[in-house]
Amino acid sequence: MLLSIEPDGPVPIYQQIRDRIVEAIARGRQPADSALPPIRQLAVDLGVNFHTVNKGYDLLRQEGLLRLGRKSGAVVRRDAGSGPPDPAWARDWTGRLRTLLAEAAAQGMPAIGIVGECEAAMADFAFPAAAEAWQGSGSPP
Amino acid sequence: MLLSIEPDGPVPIYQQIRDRIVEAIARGRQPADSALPPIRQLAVDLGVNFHTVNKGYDLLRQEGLLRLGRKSGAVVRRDAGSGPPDPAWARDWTGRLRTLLAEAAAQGMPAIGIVGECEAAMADFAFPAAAEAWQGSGSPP
DNA sequence: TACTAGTTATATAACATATAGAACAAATAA
DNA sequence: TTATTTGTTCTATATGTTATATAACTAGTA
Repeated sequence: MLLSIEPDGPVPIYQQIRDRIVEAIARGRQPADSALPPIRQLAVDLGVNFHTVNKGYDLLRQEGLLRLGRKSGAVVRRDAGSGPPDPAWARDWTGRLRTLLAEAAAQGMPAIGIVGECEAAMADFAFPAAAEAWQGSGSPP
Repeated sequence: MLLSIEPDGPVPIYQQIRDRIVEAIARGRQPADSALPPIRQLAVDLGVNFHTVNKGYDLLRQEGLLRLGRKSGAVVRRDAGSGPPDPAWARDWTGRLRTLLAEAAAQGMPAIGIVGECEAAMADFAFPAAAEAWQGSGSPP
């Protein structure tokens, strides 16, 4: 099972597909240059229309995370070791982060709890071992 | 100017209204029991229909952050010092946080940078001074 | 009473979501 | 070359969301 979705949830299916793949990339389960299932096959696996999967893949392509080719299929284009993010993207992301953290603060979650959840989430992610990973061309020895 | 919105942005107006108010609560600029502008007045100030503002206020009411009364108007119901959040809400929030942080990791933002942005965002928030604030009934002396 | 402010209802237009069918284009394999 | 695989594009339909608009109603308050 590559990923599971909630067909009747409040979040659109194509968005769930996009979210699960983003998480798989962050966790190192789908590193750069690894292949994802073809659109039609994933659609069959999930029991949804192939246009829905296509929309999720297309979103990831717009975000720069996926490369889509005719016969090559869907291939991961970036991961945690592929270099620094786009500045414009970073600004947008920071805004979304602030709104999400503000929601927790307003709901009464203590500062310790918020930072703790952030660190707990990142414990599942696969970051490059060295901070100098971006200076070179590949992964450190 | 209480809050500003982007009418032509990708995020719905009612959602922007909700987000800005959540941030104002988290920053202590709209503490518990403080009043918000009446629906119709805020609608005029923002240049939108009053149903749009009503939808944003109603969202905040569903989230437990606002109390809406006939003559009393819209009043903030919770803030950072009003007690711990609902467990079901916390589970949902954690899931959304993990997706957002995964996006940053996948885009190549380093772990240090992600934690740094979290801490920078929270520096703007107004948390209760003491960890025991929830034990008592009001704010600490 | 009159005023204020939230609530509810209906209607409309534009856009988003999901499904469906069909056809097209390019890269690869036999 | 031919066949297959896979993404791409197009049209169409049904349903849900967003925003605006108008109107009327309800409950507090002065």
